[in-house]
Amino acid sequence: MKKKATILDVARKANVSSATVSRVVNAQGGVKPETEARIIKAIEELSYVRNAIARSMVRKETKTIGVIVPDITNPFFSQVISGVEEAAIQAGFFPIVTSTREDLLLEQQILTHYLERGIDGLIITTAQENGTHLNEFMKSSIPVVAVDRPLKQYDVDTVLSGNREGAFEAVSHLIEEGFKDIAIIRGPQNTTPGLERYKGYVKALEANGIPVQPDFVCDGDFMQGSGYEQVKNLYSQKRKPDAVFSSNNFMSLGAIRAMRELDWKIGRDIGFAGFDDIEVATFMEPALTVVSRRMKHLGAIAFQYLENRMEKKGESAKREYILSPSLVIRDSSKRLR
Amino acid sequence: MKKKATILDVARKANVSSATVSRVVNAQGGVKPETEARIIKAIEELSYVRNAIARSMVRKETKTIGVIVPDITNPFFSQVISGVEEAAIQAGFFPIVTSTREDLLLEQQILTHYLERGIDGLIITTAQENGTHLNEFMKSSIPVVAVDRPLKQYDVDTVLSGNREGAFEAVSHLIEEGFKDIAIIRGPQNTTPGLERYKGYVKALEANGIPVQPDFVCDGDFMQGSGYEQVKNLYSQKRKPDAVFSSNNFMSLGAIRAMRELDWKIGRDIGFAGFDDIEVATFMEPALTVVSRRMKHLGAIAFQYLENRMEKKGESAKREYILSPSLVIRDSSKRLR
DNA sequence: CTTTAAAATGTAAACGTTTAGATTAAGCGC
DNA sequence: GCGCTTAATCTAAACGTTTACATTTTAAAG
Repeated sequence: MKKKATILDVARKANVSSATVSRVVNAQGGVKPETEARIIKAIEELSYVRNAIARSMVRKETKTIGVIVPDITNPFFSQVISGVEEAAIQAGFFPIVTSTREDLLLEQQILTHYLERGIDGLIITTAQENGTHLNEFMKSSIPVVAVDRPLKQYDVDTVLSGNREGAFEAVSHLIEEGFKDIAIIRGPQNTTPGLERYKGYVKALEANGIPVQPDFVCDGDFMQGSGYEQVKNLYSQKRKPDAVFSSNNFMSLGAIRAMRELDWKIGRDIGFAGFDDIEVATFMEPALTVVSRRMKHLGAIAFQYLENRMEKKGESAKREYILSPSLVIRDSSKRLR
Repeated sequence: MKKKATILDVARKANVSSATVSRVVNAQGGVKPETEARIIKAIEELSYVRNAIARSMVRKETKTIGVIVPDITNPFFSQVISGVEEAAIQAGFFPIVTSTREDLLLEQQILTHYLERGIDGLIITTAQENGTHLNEFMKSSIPVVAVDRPLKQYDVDTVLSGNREGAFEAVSHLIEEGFKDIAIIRGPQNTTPGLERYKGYVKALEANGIPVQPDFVCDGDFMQGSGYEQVKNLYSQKRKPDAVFSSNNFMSLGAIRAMRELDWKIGRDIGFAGFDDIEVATFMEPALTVVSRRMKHLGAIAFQYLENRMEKKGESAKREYILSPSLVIRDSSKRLR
């Protein structure tokens, strides 16, 4: 393949200067129709395509935004990404998404890459909320919005969901249904979702005069394995809970798996509710009661905030958006017969 | 924030020329240790970070690869992506992933964007195998590898899974189990996976002397809705199948949903097997028998092929890799009692 | 046919690197 | 101290755009 045609090649062929070509390529107007026609013809004949790299170089903007999530494989994040993507492309920005697999080092690498490569904005769900690994990036003054996990120490916008509120609703619902000994599988307590959901749990119990049983508070890491283990744990205790609330979708899966193995039957022996919906939930028997979030919407909002920040560069509003989740009641939380 | 420091700022501060700084930044050696120390100090003080855009401009390579999938939300693709990502980053390349939502127009837009922006290679599962929308991109001579859906008309490497083979195995298994009237929910017949899996189905029937019943061949579009509808269809026929083979994970989900609604019970009234595993499958009761593929591996291989092509630019080997799937037998295909 | 304003086009300097090729410095044997 | 070789460093030209600013062309007005 012959080398790519440049704007100069086009200019020569159309007998004009590069400036004029640039003007038509960018649809800036102010060029005589017949000249324009000539240029367009030349562009087609040479199958010229403008070099965005050179363009970015002088423009000092890339029309590109970075998106960092911990796990692209988690339906929650892939939905959020999908929402961001749609909004961004719509607005003429191109999202570059990468997944950190919850690896801090990798996150840092990616950040550095973004810094070198140049992005106009960043949407991030960090692997660690309180790390210092973001410091370097933050120096760049590139607009950032944090999704799902806030970055309190920095001046960034934040898009969250009502974690506490959602958990509160779910647990309250369990209580209403008549469950009393409700265990929770928590997420990491150094993450906002983990902590806040736990708080919601506590609040719901307290509001109903039920003391928090330390034995019923189990720690997980948002991964399937921990949900599994903790249920096995709970089952081995002398006093077993009569319901379980799991703090995220993956742990719910693990929990259910364990219950199956133990023949600890939902609907007969135990009630269940979890945070975050997941396809599976509707296919289980019984179907799972979950706190559900409009994930694509979350992504769209995140982009909207980012765009806003990118437009008015200097100003730092530090906005926060909290999307209320909704409780989807299915069979797993029905009172035991 | 003050503007970014450039290599020249560093050079001035360290009292050397930009060339020398470049050498240390790129670790090319040939610079006196004490000079290097001075430069590194300057870099840190100015918190200089090299501008990849300018770099790409002169180097004419971006160390970036494009990845296009139809649906990032489909676990199959997010796993493949994950595999590509890991391999790419490992090799010093940065993947830029975008999802087309099976939209041809969007795919074209993305391609154009890639062309402008410059990528060193492309991994693609196209939304339409026989479109002409790839022509423009192909002119660029950027290496391409097709995943899951081949691009026969072009000179590209291909990474596939044994579609026919997998379907053949699954259907044969159903037959062995004693099912006779096996229906298939096909994928689009203008896509390789859709067509090939159907062929596998036919082959398995024929190998066992079972005629293909036109009434048992249903057309779907790989989306949940079509699986759902086709099962309802099948159920309404005078002569119902005693087993269903679904051509992909999403349609399986829809199919199962319909069966539930109809109280057409797997294990009692009907047998089931599907192509592609999905988390859900193991959580269903009964658990689903599926053709499973090592998706991350598929992604890793794809990158490997791409890297190979990127290295030796000119040569066009046109290689093809076919990953054999494996049949995971669970309860849904058990002989009816 | 001038004059003058507006429209169209051209010129050339940036943008921040990399990299041949040129130049200078350093080290060594005598 | 003089060549000579090798190491270290520098110079300056790319790379392909965009864009102020300058220049030319065109059209309208007189």
